[in-house]
Amino acid sequence: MDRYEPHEIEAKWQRVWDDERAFHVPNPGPGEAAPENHWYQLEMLPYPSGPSLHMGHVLNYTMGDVQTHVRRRSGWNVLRPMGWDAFGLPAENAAIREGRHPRETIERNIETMRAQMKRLGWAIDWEREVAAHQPTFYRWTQWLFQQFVKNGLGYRKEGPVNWCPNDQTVIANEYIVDGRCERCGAEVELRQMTQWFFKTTAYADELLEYEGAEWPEKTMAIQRNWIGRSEGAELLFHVDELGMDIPVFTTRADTLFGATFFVVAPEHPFVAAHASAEAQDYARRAGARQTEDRAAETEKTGVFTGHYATNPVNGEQLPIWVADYVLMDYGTGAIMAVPAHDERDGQFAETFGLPVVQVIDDDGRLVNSERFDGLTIEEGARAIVAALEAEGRGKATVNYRLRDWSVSRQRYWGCPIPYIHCEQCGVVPVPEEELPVLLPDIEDYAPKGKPPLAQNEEYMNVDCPQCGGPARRDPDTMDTFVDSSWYFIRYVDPHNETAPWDRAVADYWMPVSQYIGGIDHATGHLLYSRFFVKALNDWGLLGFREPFARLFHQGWVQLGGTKMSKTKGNVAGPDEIIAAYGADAVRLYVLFMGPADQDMEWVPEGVEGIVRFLRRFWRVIHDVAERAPSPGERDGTLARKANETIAKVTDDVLRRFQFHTPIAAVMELVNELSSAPDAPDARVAAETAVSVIQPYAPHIAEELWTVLGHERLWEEPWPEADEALLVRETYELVVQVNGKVRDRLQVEASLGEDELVALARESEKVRSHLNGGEPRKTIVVPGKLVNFVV
RNA sequence: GCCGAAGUGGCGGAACUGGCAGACGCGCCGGACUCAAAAUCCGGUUCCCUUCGGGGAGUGUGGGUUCGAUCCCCACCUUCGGCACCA
Repeated sequence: MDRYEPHEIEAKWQRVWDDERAFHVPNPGPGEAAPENHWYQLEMLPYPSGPSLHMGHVLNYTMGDVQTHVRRRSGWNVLRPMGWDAFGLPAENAAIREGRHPRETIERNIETMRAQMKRLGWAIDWEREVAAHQPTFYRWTQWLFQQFVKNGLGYRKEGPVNWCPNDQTVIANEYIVDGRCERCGAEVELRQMTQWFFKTTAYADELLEYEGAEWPEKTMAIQRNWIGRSEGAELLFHVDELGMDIPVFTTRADTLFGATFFVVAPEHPFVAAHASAEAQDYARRAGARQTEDRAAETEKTGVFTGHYATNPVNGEQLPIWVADYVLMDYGTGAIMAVPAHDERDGQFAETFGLPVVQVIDDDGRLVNSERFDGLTIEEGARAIVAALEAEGRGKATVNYRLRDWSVSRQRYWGCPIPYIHCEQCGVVPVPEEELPVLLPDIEDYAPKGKPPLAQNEEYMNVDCPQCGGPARRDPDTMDTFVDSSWYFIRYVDPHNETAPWDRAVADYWMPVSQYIGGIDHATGHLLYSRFFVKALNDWGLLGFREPFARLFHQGWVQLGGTKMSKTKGNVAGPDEIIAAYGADAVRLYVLFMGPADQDMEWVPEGVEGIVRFLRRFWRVIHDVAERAPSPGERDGTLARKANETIAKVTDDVLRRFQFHTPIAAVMELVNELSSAPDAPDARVAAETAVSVIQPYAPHIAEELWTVLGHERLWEEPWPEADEALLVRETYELVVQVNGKVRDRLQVEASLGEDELVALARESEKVRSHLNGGEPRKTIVVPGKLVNFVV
C-alpha cells in the first residue's frame, strides 16, 4: 500500500476533471429536450478586494460543492457557476494603498483566488465565469440601468444624501451603523446632491411577500423591519392665518381629540417659510446635528413657531412648534402631538408645560372624543379617518421606512452611468449601440471630493446624442449592488452578445434553486436582487418574481472570538492548511466544525482529527481491497450499517441541509469496518464509505475508488438506501419502570406487543424493581420500549 | 421599547416525529510498540456515591402537561442578531 499523499492525488484528479471538462454544463439548445430535473446551485460571489480566500469562503463554497455533487450524482442537471464582484470601493482603496491601478490589483486577486478555488477541487463550471468589471458584463449593467430609467423606476433627484468624508462618496443606508460609515468608521454627513435613484419603494408591498421562496424566517423578519410598513392615515391640518395645509402621518387617528399641540421637523419647509426668527435659528442649529446625536439626547428641545394649526376634527387651535425629535425623513416631517398617549409627546409637553388631554380610557375605549366616545381604538381610528375623508381632510395611507435606492457613487472603480447631460436636451441616454461606456484608464483616481471621472476632460466631453451639441457625461459610477443584483442571471447565458440573457434559458435554470451566503446581505444585496427580478418580470424579461427559491446563511468563521473580516485583519487563509494537509482535509474540516448555519471558532489544531481520519480511511480501504472477498455479500452487519449511512448522508444533505453529521456517520462506518476488514460484506461497506464521502473529499474518494477496482466515481450514480436492509431483524428493546431504564433486551423485530411485555416481565432487573407487584399500567411502543408504571 | 434566534460534558457538538441524553471529533487519563520520543494502535473519559452487582442526579432557572420532556405549554434569567425619538 502506498502512503496517503494528498498533494499527489489531488493534483492528479484535478487535472483529470479539467481535461475532461467534468463539471461543464451546457445549456439546452433551442428546441432540444432539456432534463426536467434541473438545479441551480449558487453561493454569493466573492469580492476580490483582498489577496486571498478566507475560511468563510471555503465553508460557503464547500457546502455548495457537496450539494452539487450529491445532486449531480442523483441525476439532476446542475448549474454551478462562479464569478467576481470586481467593482467597488474596498478594491479601489486597496489599489490606492498599493499605489497601483485597481484593475491590476483586482485581476491579480482574481488570479490568486481562482487558483485557490481550483486547488480546493470545487466542481465549478468555469466556462461560465463572469466579472463585474469586464466590459462584456457591464455593457449589460448599463443597459439594465437604462431600462430602469425608461420604465420610470430610475430617476434623478436633488436631496439629502449620506456622505462619507473619508471615502469621499455617497454611501447607502445599509452601510451606516450608528451614524458612521461601516467600512471606515468616519462620521457620515448629510449633503444636498443630485443623484440617481432606483424606485425600490414602488415594490415595497411586494417585497414583503415571498411567494414560492423558502427563506429563513429571520431573514424575512430583517427585511420586514427594514421596509417598515406601517398602516395609518394622512390628516390635513389647516393654518388659518396663512391659508395653507400641513399634512401629518399618524397610526393613531383614534387619539386625534387628544392632540394639544403640533410639531414640525427642523428641516420642514414650513420652518424656513413661516417660522419666527427664533424658531429658524433653532432649526438651523438642530438641523446641523446628526440624527443619531439628536436621538441620544434625552431632554426634549423645541421652539414655538408663532403659528397655529387647526385640529380638523374639532377646530381647536394647536400651537405649531419646531422640535428635533420629529424627523423630516419619516412620514411627512410633521406630527400631531398627543401627550397623553405618546411617550415622546408627553415628555415634550412636560418640558414646555403644554396641556395633556386623556382620550382613551383604561378599557381601551375612546373618551372626550364627542360622538366617537365608547368606540375601541381600532373602531375609533377607522371612524375618525372616514369622517375626515368625507370632508377631504384625511385618508387612510400606508407609510414605509424603506427609501428609494441611491445608486450614484462619486468614485472611480465602478460601472460608468450611461447618461449624458446636455444643456439643450437635458439628461440623454447613451444610445444602446454605443454601449458599453468604457471606464477610462486614468492616472489619478484618488478621491478629491468630486468624482475622479469629472476631472478627465477626454471622458467628460461628448457630443449630445440628440442635438449633436457639446455635452458632458455623467461623472458618477454605480453602486456595486447594481452589479450584484443581476450577476446570477448572467451566469445562465454568460456569452450572449446580443442580450443580457436569453429568456428561455433563464426560465429553464431559474430561479436559483439554492442560494448560500451571509445574512449580512439581508437588507442590501438580497433585497435589491428581489427588487430587480420583480421589475425584470414586469418588463417581460424573466418568467419568475423571486430570484432565490431557497436561501441558507452560513455562520461566521471566527478566529479568537471575532468574525473573520478584512477590516479586522484576522483572516486565516486556506493556503497553509492545504499545504500541510491537502484540500480534502480542509474541505472536511470546515464542514465538520459544527452546524453550518452557526458561528464557529476556527481551531487550527482541530484539523488534526480529520487528517487522522483520512489516513485511517486510506489504510482501511486498502486493507479491505486486499483481504475482503469479492464480490462479497450484501446483507451482513457491515452492509446494513453501510445502508444506514447512505440513508443518513442523503437525508442530511438534501433534506436537512446539515453537513457535519454525515461526516460523523461515515466515521462510524469506517470505525466498524476497521475492526472487520475481511468480513464477507466488508467490500460493499467500503464501497459505500468511499462513495458517500466523495462530495466532501472528492480526491481521496476518487483514488480509493480505483483501489476498489472502479472508475469515474464523480459520475457514479448516488447510492440508494435499500429499504429491505433498513429494517432490522433484531433490535434493542428498552425496558423501563416508571420511566426509568432498567434493562435492555435484544428482541426479534417481528414480536408483537404481548410477546414484548412477556419478555420484559421476565427480566431479573425489571422484577426487582417491580417488587413482585402488578404494574398499574403498561405502555408498549413496538420497535422502541416497554414501560411499566407502578 | 418592538421583533427574531440560541442556552446540553473540559471543548466543538449529536439526539430528525414526545421514547436509551452525550453519536462523531478535540482534549485529557491509562496501556501497547520504542533506548526514548513522535506517529500509530488498544482501552477509558457527564457528575456524585458504591460492598464494583449497581444506585442517585443531570440538557440555563422555576413551574406545568404526559406513563415518559433536551423536544410541547407558562413565567423568568443570560447571550447574540435586527429595528428604534418611525409618529
